[in-house]
Amino acid sequence: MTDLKKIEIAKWLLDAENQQNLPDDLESLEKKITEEGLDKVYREIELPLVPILDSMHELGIKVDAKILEKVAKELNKEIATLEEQIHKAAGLPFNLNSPKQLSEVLFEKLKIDTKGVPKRKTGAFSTDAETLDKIKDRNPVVASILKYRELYKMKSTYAEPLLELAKADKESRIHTTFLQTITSTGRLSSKDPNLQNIPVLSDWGKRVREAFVAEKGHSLLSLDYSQIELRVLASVANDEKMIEAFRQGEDIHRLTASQVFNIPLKEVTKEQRQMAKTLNFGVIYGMGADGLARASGMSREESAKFIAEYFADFADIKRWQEKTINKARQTGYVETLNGRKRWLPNIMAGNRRFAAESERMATNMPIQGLAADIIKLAMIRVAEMLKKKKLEDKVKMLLTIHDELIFEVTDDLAKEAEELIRPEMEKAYELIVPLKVDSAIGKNWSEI
DNA sequence: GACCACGGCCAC
DNA sequence: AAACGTGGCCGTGGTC
Repeated sequence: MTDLKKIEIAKWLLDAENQQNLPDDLESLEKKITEEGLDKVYREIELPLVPILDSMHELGIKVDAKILEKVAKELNKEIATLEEQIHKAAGLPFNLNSPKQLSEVLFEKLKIDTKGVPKRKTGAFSTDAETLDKIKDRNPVVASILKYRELYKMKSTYAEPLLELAKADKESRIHTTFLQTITSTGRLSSKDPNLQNIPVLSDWGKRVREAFVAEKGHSLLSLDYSQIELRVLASVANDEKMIEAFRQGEDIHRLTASQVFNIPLKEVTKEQRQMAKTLNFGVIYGMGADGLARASGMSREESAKFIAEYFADFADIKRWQEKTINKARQTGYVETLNGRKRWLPNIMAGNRRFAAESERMATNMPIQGLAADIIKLAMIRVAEMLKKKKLEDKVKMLLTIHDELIFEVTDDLAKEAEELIRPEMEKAYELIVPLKVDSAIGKNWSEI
């Protein structure tokens, strides 16, 4: 490995946001790494990860260009129809991809009621999906615009660019670059192309996923950590109730619902569980009453009540968040259990918005960051295990997507690989609660 | 041609 | 206005 790479990693670990006061030579940087308690993260996580990410880039993932061609063609046809229909409704042709022009058409030309429609900082009325969804009963053209946006996103961001990349590669494989020194929490990122945001929810998204396939005679194997961030939260906050739930293998969102609604577990409805799920994620992100109201459709007041109820039920989480924010105020940084740090220069800002923003970063980073540490440790363990068992030629790590690893594996070894990799992932880090890994085998990415 | 801010939207 | 954390990519509209 080059010194340059080590220098880049060391600087990132020492101060991802503000690198100007750092030395430039590796020796001084490594001395600082030791002084700052970053040896474990540097030597046991980031450095061993480098060759693994290199080989993932080198190998790439196979794409069936024929599928993408078909998807792109169908998208183009539907997009053309929608565009024509929308221009007719508007009474004039305009650039549908310009939010500025679209806003003028909707709210000036067609005079759609702007009640409850927020303004952007440029002064134009918002045309984002959330807004359009709220006003779609005010004019039938709005639903068509939403559809157009969905399809155009699939075409312009996924189907066509991925097709071009596949065609440019002899073996029709796409080689993303995993970036190791970008994020402020310790996560990896992926670019050119980003393979960590391939669509999954929509029907068109599923068709894009179908184009990512295993090589002939191979299968794709996916293993993902179940609710890793909530497990990390329960563990670092040492919350007895949540810990017990994970130990018992309970449905954590159902438990949360039974707690905040004060009802027995078995009486929790689907809607109550969904609300609790929103609440659980919201807590990880530092969501306030406004955010919960927005996400759940409840009133601000009702949302505030549920958040208060949540923190009364899971008091250790509240205490941990307060402790973490206080630490940030006193030291200027927060850290994961492994010592990975994030500096928060605005934590004491007089401006409440900036300070509050830093407080959310403070309570999120130790959770997101430890989850990132865990999957990185798992990648290293798995790579070592495969090497030891001489399986490197038959089981190949292709992608890492925050809580998920995807492998390409010879068909005869798929089941065996699944059961070899799972325990490596589950043992990668010892939390107070068990780590659980779900898995699937398939011929393309939509099947796993 | 490169870069930028912005609005928008995909993933975990 | 913004409101919920971490990213990357798209097209527009504009500048250099």
